[in-house]
Amino acid sequence: MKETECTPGKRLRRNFATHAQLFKALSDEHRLKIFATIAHAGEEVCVCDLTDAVPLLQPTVSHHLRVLKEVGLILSERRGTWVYYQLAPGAMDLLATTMGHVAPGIFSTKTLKKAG
Amino acid sequence: MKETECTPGKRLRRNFATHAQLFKALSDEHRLKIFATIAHAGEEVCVCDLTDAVPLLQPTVSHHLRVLKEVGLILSERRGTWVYYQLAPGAMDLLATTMGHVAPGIFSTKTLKKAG
DNA sequence: GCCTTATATTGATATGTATCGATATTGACT
DNA sequence: AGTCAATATCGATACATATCAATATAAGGC
Repeated sequence: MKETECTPGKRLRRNFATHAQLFKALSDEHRLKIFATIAHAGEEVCVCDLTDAVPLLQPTVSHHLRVLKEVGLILSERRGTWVYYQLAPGAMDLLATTMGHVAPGIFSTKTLKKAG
Repeated sequence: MKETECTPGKRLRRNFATHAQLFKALSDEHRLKIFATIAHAGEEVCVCDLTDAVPLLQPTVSHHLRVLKEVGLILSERRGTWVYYQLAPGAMDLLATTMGHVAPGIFSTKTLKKAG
């Protein structure tokens, strides 16, 4: 006698490719620290400071910044010779809604503070 | 004349390796869908159902489940021939505190519902 | 015992990516 | 023009990983 049948449950029709891409941008130890540094700063951060924050050479930091930028988490502005990075306006909403889709009921956007 | 000096800012001394590992577990399209399916179910989910939810063969699904299990997001229980996966008790707290460390002030654990 | 089913593990492979060195770009200053 | 400093891009490489085929393990029914 079979104990139990498999319970089909409801299929998720959503496509998780873009959500996964966002998590992938945060899935590297150094790139995550770079992002956290920018998020904590609350203001523009010079690339040189980010290079100091991480045991990597400048081209590698530049690569990580590009990845974070491509998924819409940060943006950059050139001022003179320096380039400053800051949180993208929609970054926190992006993270919140993504978490909401992945972990329903716990991460609901309504309970999260709006990004300033 | 120099326009501005680099503003050193405060260094983050936290180690982001484990945080990055958590995001890495969610950084694959199919693995994320598997996790979301389990999270949405709110109950145990049979492996066979997860295999149906994703265009992958059984060994690959088993691999993804192991990755999710190793970072503490899910746990498994064998019942007869079947193995059932469910959210780990601390999964949502884990995600919430991790987000809180990465995105300070917006994802604060206090504003998040407790995982049942 | 044997046979079937469900899941896990192993091994091979192909693709992705983090890193660096070298070079290019951009801008400021003389 | 030239030179220096900050950042980005390119190319190569080494390492990680997603995937599958084959096999192993575990459990139930005969």
